Amino acid sequence: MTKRKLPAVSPAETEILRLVWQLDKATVQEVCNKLPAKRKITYATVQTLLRRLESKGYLKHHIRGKAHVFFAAVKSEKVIKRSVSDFLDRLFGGDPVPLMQYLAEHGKIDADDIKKLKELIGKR
Amino acid sequence: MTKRKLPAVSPAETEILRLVWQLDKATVQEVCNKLPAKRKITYATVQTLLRRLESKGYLKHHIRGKAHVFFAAVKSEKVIKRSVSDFLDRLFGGDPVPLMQYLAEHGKIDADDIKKLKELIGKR
DNA sequence: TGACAACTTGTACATTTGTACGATATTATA
DNA sequence: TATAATATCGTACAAATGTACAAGTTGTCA
Repeated sequence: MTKRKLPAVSPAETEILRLVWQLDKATVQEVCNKLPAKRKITYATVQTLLRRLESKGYLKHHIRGKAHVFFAAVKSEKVIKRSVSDFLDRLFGGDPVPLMQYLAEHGKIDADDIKKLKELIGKR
Repeated sequence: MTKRKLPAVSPAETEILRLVWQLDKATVQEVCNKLPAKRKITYATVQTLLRRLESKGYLKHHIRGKAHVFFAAVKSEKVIKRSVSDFLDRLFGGDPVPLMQYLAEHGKIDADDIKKLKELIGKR
């Protein structure tokens, strides 16, 4: 009965976790390759982060050749939900509207996106 | 020439900083009072957080009686911008749409909010 | 004016976080 | 089958974070 008490995912870990989700499953190497060029971080560091994510329960791995292939052990939706929720609480006291406004006002979102959102809301 | 390189605001600090913004200016006591009941944290801790926020350059204070009255030293917009931006990068690779969708899908946002956003976008 | 209550200051300290090296093991290769 | 590559594992370590106590200071009220 999903009675987890998952430890928090740190910022750096979140960054890496997202890449694993994106790749669906990946080795340390693959994650390193997906890192934005700007992000200067060594293989060893990525490895540590992946290991920690696994020990925290967010990832699992199986072996391919001599390498570990990591993959999600918890649905990303779950992690996202917690992260967004925490973030919202801290910075906006839980009110999502200011965040939406911020996104809208900073050209991060365009009319098209709004249309899509409208649909999302619309159907329910 | 706003050339400063402000140290990052930690999660706990963010929580406190937001309250100061909300109160416009406040003493340790006042911030403590604004804390949600659930949040069990001592006066001393809030004080430390405020002190750190000041040493990091986010707050300043003047004195009223024997107490320090803290107030923003950096516009909240600036802090918010950085926070949202970092958060977006880590969890969504910088793409705001999934975040908006998440908010929409979780009933955090209703049709009315969308309408307001539409306006915001509308006026360019 | 003296005691009390409200504050600040100095300090502490266990964890977590970010980053990474060196040694060991294993696969592929010449 | 040596050897070169490539991985993992164990470990390290400074800095940041979250949380808080104790001692000293100062405004206030009886």
